[in-house]
Amino acid sequence: GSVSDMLSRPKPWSKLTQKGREPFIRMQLWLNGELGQGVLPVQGQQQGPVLHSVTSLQDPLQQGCVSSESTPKTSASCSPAPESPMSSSESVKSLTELVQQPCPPIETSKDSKPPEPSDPPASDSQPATPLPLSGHSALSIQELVAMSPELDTYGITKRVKEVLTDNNLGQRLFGETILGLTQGSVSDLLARPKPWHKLSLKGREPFVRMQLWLNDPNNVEKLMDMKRMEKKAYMKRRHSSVSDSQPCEPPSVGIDYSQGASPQPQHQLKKPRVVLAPEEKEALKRAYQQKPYPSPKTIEELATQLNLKTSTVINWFHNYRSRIRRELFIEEIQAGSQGQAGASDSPSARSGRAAPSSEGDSCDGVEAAEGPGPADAEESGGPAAAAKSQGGPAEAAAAPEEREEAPRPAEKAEPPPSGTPVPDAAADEGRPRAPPPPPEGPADGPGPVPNPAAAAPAAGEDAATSAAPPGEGPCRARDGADRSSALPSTSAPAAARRPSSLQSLFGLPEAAGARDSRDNPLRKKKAANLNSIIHRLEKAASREEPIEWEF
DNA sequence: TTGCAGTCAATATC
DNA sequence: GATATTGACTGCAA
Repeated sequence: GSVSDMLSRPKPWSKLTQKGREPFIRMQLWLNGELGQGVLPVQGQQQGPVLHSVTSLQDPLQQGCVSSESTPKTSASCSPAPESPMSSSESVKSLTELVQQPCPPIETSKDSKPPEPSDPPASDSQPATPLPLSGHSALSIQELVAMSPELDTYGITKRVKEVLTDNNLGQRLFGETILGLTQGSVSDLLARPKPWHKLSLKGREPFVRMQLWLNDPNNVEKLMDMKRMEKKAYMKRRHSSVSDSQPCEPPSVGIDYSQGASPQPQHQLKKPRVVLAPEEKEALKRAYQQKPYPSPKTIEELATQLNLKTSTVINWFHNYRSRIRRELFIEEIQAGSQGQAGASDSPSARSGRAAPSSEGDSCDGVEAAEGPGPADAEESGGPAAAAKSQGGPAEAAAAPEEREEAPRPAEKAEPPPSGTPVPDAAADEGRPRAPPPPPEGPADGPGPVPNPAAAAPAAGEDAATSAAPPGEGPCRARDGADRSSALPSTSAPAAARRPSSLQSLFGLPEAAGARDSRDNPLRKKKAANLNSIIHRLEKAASREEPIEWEF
């Protein structure tokens, strides 16, 4: 019964849960002949069989290609892996191809919308599933992601950007074709990559895809082809639509609203996008400075005063926090890669966002103390802002509150921009509960960092390690980082951790590269910062461990 | 519940 | 037209 139902009314991939996808993955594998042998235990240990079949894909990859270069072109020259069912290069290729495959479908689907009657309504809900991932490819990629060694996200994006610009390829095309992401996401990803160790499995996927793409010798060509095809299709459409009465839009919509709804429901359904006025943003930023994690009450007040929906305020805080976090990472990277020029805060980076200041609060506190606190002061944001702020409506609202909540473990957070005497000293207390861990991110810094794994020798239970991140409290991570800093580069250990093959597969060279930034002053400052925080935390936990921090 | 990661998609900007 | 920004949404984890 289930099968019948599934076959006749499949749900779109994007709407399936992990579990719900399983049958499709199985089907896909079966279609590929990869599940040919063996009987699958019905339900039971759901993953058993699948994992098996999947692992079969891993092997080849593990052997990885022996490309010496990370350079797209060269890397492609993987040596065929002998015994595996599929040579590594093949697997890689097939993977990249798989990833790219989807495009055509997308194209066609776009063009030939009408002619999809065959599709049952269900699948229709996601017209032209742009998701380039078929069960199979997705699975493979996921596997790859899971096995992937630490990648230098910054380096990868940098190269991708180069290749794209050099070849005049757009983000949209690249995103939709190679990554299965929209232009905006691609732009964001390329401009502000997060460090590998801070990415979830899902978040790593695009980077793995990018790496694979870079490794594909025909990457550019393929994209170019796609571009051409797209253009052709576009022209075709154009022609036809011009000559014909109307475009093909209406049809699909019509069907949905067939049930007596008014003619133009489609548009009505869309909520207009909220655009915050500069003053509103300012106010929110000021509020953020005082309390990155405002209480519901504060949010309410802010919303009221700014005449916004509370959800908008909430969203704003969420977005702001996470974006700032990334911003910091970039700065780090840049500062590190550039001549560490002392506390050179990459002005550029900081430029527009208030972020860091508060953001970094937690950490910057110390940092500021020692150095160019300016970082915080920076733009409007910093204390400065706070200072001047005085007037903002938000201000008013937030301030008081702070005090109330103050009773938190003011401890760690302490961040108040330390040195920088901030007017809202009091407020600071109210600060972040868990100090926005974000800022610290830096500790781990750029690039592939020393992740705990590093510390853990070869044993490299990578898997474990990789999984670690989540658990790794901020401290944890830091911890690792720091230590590693004491030790030499993590790269070495890292390498050891994983089958070298894999590393080459992903073009590790650079991955290792970015690490040196470790010595940069800025990093040290942050480290020191973290150190103190950690120390306090440890104390708090009455777990006095004589850890020797070397900063 | 709350916070976050990852995205989408509408807009803004270049 | 391409790219950047950003409010909102989804899913997950603690």
